[in-house]
Amino acid sequence: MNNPLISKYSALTKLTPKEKNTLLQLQSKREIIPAGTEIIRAGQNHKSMYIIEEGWAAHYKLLADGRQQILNISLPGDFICLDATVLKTAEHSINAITDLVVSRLSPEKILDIFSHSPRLAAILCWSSVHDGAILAEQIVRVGRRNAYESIAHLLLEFLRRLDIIGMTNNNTFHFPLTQELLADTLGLTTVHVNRTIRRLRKDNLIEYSDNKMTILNLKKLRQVAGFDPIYLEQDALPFRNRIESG
Amino acid sequence: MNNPLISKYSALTKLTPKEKNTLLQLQSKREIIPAGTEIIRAGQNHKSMYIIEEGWAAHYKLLADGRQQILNISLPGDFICLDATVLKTAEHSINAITDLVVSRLSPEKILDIFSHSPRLAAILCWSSVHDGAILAEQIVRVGRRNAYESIAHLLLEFLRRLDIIGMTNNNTFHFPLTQELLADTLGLTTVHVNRTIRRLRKDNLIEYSDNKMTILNLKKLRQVAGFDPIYLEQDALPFRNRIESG
DNA sequence: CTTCAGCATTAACCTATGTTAATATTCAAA
DNA sequence: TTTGAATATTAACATAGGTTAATGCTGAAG
Repeated sequence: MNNPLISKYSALTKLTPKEKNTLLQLQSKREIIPAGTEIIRAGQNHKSMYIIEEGWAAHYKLLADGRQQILNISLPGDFICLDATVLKTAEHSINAITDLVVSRLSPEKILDIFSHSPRLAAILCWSSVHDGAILAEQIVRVGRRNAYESIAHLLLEFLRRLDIIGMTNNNTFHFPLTQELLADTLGLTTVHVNRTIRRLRKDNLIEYSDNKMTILNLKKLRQVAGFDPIYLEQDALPFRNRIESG
Repeated sequence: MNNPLISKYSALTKLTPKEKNTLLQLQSKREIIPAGTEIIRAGQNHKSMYIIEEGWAAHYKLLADGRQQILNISLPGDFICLDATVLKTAEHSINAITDLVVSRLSPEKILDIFSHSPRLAAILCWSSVHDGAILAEQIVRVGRRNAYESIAHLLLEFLRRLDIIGMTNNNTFHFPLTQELLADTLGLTTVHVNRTIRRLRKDNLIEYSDNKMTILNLKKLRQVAGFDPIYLEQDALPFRNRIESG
């Protein structure tokens, strides 16, 4: 199966053909969003929810003086704006880092899932909780890791997330973030990101050019990052039977 | 109404007497958890979910070398471990900062709500999304604000959250965090927290001693923090009618 | 083939925050 | 009353990371 959404959730639980079908139907009509598009701006009313089919998108907040902090980066197979289900307005902005292919979801479809497929509903809830786990790890990265550790950690997070959707190859992956976006993700400056990447290169931990990132020494990189992938691992849904029968 | 949970959700939507009753029943049996207790440790299987009735609790992660990062602090009226609904194990640890009074919730009760009261279910989902919004703002605080701004911002967050549950009085509130916990929340050292609090005091922005915190100049403090409370404001649930009738 | 914009790289210098360590203060336990 | 643990305060010094600014590289637009 070559669909990132289905790859992601198949790792979480065995999907029935009917469930797979429902998920595929959510993705039947696709749209292109060009790189640089602001998908939603903080404070605006939510319009749509999306599944990202291709490309990377940044969730971020702006401060009054122009400082920018990226909260999380969405990859193929991720839902975005799922919180439109319970919030009228967006809490933060989202920007297309690359050209995107997305499926737009109407609120009705999501509500349908909630009323007709308790297991898929649980999966949507899991998605939202999982996003929270990624935010939590981002707080640790920014709050308690130094630049070297924190870049290493973020790269390992991307490696794992891309792995789950089949988008890595021998620890190599397409990496469209500029050093400026990396800086805005990790609360650093571009100059310092550059210095630190140079050091990771010199230490033979990564290879990076032309938007191609290779982890050269996974074990060592994990060590320096203090990376424990557990927060990304698919943790079987509890109460599954109960929800199924309910 | 003197119940923090009900205060919180009444600000979000008008609760029917029946809904209030259901929420009150969740809180009928109370337990005490002494300060310092580790309620759940990251990686352990979830045991229970709770509503905090009294006291403060810290969600945190530990690094291998002992560095500690607090992710969020739960106050009265907050659910904790709600993610046990979809995750088998805990993603982070939770510790009782003060003595706590909690109501323990069985998973069954939560599932009951999901099957019998769509509006309360939506409120639970809102809770989880709201927690995410607080985490997001924490990322900005730690990533892109300096110590002075960031302490100011955190204090304003507490002020607002405590306000909603009726636990402030003329911009004064009980503040049980030590400077060490503040440091672990904001990714700083105790020494620097102390320096910075001293400066906030000298600038006549706050008064702080004996676990009593007073915001002396709300307007100025908001300015220096760049505090926009919108992420804490109760944003009416959309699709309410549809969910009600569904 | 130019030109220009966006990005990466580098250097020199600066500062917010960390480190270490000593000294209060408070308050509960003995 | 003394003692000791936890917390707050302070000072002297060190450094990770910020700032400013210049240079080079690359690839798309003309």
